[in-house]
Amino acid sequence: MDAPQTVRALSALAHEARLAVFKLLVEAGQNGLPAGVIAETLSVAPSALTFHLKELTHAGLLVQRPDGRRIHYSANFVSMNELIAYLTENCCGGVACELDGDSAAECC
Amino acid sequence: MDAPQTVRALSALAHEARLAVFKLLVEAGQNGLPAGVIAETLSVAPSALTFHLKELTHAGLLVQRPDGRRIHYSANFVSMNELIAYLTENCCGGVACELDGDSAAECC
DNA sequence: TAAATAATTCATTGATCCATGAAATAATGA
DNA sequence: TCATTATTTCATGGATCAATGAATTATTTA
Repeated sequence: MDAPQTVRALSALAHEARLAVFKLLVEAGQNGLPAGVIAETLSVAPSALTFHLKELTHAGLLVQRPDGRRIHYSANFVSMNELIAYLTENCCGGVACELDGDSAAECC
Repeated sequence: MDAPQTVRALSALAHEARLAVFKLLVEAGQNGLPAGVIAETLSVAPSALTFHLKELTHAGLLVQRPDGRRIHYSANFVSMNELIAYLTENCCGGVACELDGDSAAECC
């Protein structure tokens, strides 16, 4: 994952409601949840939720799957792992971890 | 790390220049770098850099240390590790990783 | 077909972000 | 002291973000 894509993913997650949506969908697993259930569970207005789901989807963090008149959203674990990998390399790829034993222990 | 603090950290990193600043300071290690060196290295205007450094510092991702008329900024590795830990738990704490062998292999 | 449901789109509005450049503050060196 | 250097502060303006509610589209059920 390159820096611009990382910024897109970070921007998408940098909102209380969207972080809650992603967390909920991670807990929901591969099947995901329909938008209505997400809206009701998190008490987010439908139109607002659509806005946030689009932000997350455009950042590649969610995938959508039509199911009748419902649309199921689920977390894209690959993208999330790539994001975490980028951050981990930014945190531990330098010389910092070798210089600090305590930090290195919890790092990587 | 709780959700609001996670959102603050994500917001701070969700900007091309700030992500570059953090990456640079991770590479610089424990000593960090003075603001002027960061500004010149990344070609960011001094006043703009101050704005971004403040965002990162307020989010707890940087610490500053006066050195004469210079101010050294360095990455707070503890905060970054806490952020990565939160994201890792959000990605792997659910049932998703157990359901998908390939994803689980690269997850956690 | 008609009504109901699920989700999105759209326009509006207020809030926030962020780049810019001038001015201010603080510390160093001649 | 005076000039220089390093950084911050401030005001301005444009751009983007995000909440709201009404209208729209698409699907299902009676």
